Order: sequence, then structure tokens, then C-alpha cells
Amino acid sequence: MRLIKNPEERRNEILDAAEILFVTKGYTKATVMDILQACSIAKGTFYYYFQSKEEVMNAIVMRFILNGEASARRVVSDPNLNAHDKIFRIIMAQNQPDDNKLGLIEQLHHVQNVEMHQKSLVETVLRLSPILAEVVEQGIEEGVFHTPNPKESIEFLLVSSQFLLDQGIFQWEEDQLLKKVEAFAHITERVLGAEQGSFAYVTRLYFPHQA
Amino acid sequence: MRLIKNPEERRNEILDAAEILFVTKGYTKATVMDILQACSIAKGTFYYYFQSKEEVMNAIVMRFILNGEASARRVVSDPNLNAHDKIFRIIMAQNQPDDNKLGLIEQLHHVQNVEMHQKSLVETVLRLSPILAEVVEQGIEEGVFHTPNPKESIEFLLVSSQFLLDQGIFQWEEDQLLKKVEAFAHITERVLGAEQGSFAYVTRLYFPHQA
DNA sequence: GTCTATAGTAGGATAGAC
DNA sequence: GTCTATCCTACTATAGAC
Repeated sequence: MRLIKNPEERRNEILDAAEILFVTKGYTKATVMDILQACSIAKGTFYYYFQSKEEVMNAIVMRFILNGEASARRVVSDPNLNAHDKIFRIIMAQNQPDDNKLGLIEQLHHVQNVEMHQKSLVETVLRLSPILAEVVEQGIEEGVFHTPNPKESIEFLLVSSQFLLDQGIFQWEEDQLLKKVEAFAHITERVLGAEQGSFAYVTRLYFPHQA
Repeated sequence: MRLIKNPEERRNEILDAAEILFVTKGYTKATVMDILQACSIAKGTFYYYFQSKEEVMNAIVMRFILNGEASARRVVSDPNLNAHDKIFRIIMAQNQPDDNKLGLIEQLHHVQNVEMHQKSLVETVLRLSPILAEVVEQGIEEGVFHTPNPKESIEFLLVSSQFLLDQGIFQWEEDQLLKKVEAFAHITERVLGAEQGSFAYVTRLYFPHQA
């Protein structure tokens, strides 16, 4: 009953099976045995490809984040967009991932998956901040932003929005969240030294049904 | 060999032993067995008092956070301090807890227990933000701060500093960290609408050996 | 190098006798 | 309330087939 497969293929089989299991049962409840059964492999095979269950989770989250990074890069490399447009589109792209990824996000927001969740937020910040910093520098040249620390300012804004506005970490009521998003637009303008009101559209992105 | 003790006493024995073990060996490496041996109790007894090893860590962290909250409240209620002084002292108090608590902090910053770590950061934000918001409002009345969203601004500043500057979440090189702290002082001034340079002292608090 | 099978360790957690 | 015995699962080790 020995089936030898292309290592790449096998690795992806394990990842795919694990992703489904993590999303449906949750990371903690999904056992390594579940994964083995789903791919019909032996334990040794699993540990031949991955050092631990956690490493599998890492790889899944990475696949997801690299997607977001790629789409952000596409926006930045468009020579016809100004800094404000680019930021708008990058935010849009991050908030509208493929439909089949929504389950993973929802899974990340469940209490049982704090580890996976935090890792994904951290990775998002690390990968998006250099890209967005580039856009801020473009904005400084265009004269619409004014800050001596583009990179640090973006990191600060990314971290605060990613963590504070995440309903898996802080559970805010809808009206509290609306206030925070409005304040965030305001804060962004101050931190980046942008014109007052220039980020007001962010509220409409997060709360399309409002005003 | 059956020794029956006052439940309160036994509970505290377990907590104290666990705290020492978590600090010396680290949360993950310290096993429940270690705790049992340190208190000379059986496994069943441990799980009679706590539902899990994590719950023990939770209790330890809570003891620590309530301390920080209390000292912040003492500062705020001092009628002789202006807003800038209060913020300075609150930051000082948070960064210089009792000596016997330093190990715990270091542990939180190193340990792989993301769930517990995040819980402590979230709890810190939730407990400190109303207190600091009060100080910001005082500063607005004193004319040194200018912001339409005192509470939200403080929340954003707290979250970004707590998470971004946490060496357990992001691992920055020392020089990167210095840059971020400097930028954070700058950003704080902008967000709170404070005079430029009025938060420059923060860098010296975090890096006493610099400049 | 890729895979199976199996046995075993360690640590977190539970059940039930006393 | 306390104990002993046991379970569950992540993970390791090994021996060997292709």
C-alpha cells in the first residue's frame, strides 16, 4: 500500500487537508491523526514533511498572507495612481479576499485560535508596512502627506487598526466600533500629516450601510 | 499521607509555586508535575483547584495587572499634578513594577503562550485606557492637549505601543526599537495635539543609556 | 530520498475510590 | 478534598520496504 508522490504535491495535500480541518474543527480540536486519516498517510510521513502541527498552521497562514501582499504590490506598481488612490485600493484589497478564504478568517476570529490569529496579524503588519511606507513616501513627494517617519507611522497605524479593530481580540459593540473607525480616520490624518477629512472615506468602507 | 488544608491556603500555595516555576523555567517548560512536586500534592488536587495550567497563569497575570491599575489610579487622583506629570508617572509606574514581578514580565515577553500574553495586553489596554483618557481630558482643559477623541486616541496609542513595542510579539533589533520609540513619542504628540517635543522624554524612559 | 508501521515517551487532563 | 489510575494527543524513535 505504498504510494510515492511528488513531494511538493504531498506537502500541498497535507496543507489542504489541514486547512479544511482547522477551519471546520478549529486548530486545537483538529488532531494530527485527523490530518493523517484525511490524506491517508502515516504519522512518520507527516513528521517527515513538517516538524510540528504548529508548523502546518504557519504554512497555511503564510499562503493566505502572501496573497494579500501580492495584491498590494500590484497596486503600488501602478504608475497611474496617486498616493491616496493607492492606499484606498490596498485597503480595499485586504478587506475583500477570495470567498474561499473567508472561512479561514472567521476561524482566526474564534477564541480557540489565538496563536494562529496573532501570527497572521503580525505577519500582515510586517509584509504590508514596507509597501505602504513606499506609498506614504510617494504622498510626501506629491505634497499630500507630511511626516518625518513614514515607515514607523505606517507600522503604528497598521498595528493599531489590525489589533484594536479586530473583533476576535477586542469585542466591541457595533456603535463603539463605528466610533473607533471614525477616530482612526482622524488619527491617520494627523499621523501622516494629511489634509483633514481626506481619510473620512475609510468609515464608509468599514460601514457601507452608514451615512 | 492525606493532608487536608484550608482551601484558600492551598490555592495560594499552588499559585505561588506556579509563579516561581513559570518565571524560572518558563510557562511551557514548567509542567504540571513540577507544580505538584513543589507543593507535594497529587494531580487530582491540582485540577480540583484549577481547571487547567492556563487558568493558573491567568490568575497570576491578573494579580499583576490589578497592581498596575491601582497604581495608575493613585496617580490620577492626585490633585496637585498636571496632565503631563500624570502621564509621565503612569508610564513610569507601569515600567517599574515591584522587583519580584520583573521575572513575570520577562516571561510574558518570551513565553510561547500567545493566548495568555494577548490576554494580559488586552486587559492592560481595557483597564488603563479609561484612566489615561481622564488625564487627556484634564490636559485638554489645561490647554496642553487638543483632540476631539480623547478615549479613542488613547486606545490607539496604548494598543500600538503595547503590541508593536512588545518584544514577545515583534522581535526588533535594538536600533529599530529605538527608532520606533522615538517615532512613537512624535506620533503621540500629533495624535493628542500636544506641543512638539513634549513627549520626547519617553525615549529616555525606554532607553536610559542613550543620549 | 520517500514512505509505512509500530512502539513508546511526556505532559495535560479526567474519573472515581476513599 | 485528596488520591491513584488512566486517558488522550503531540511528538519521537526505529526498523525496514521501495
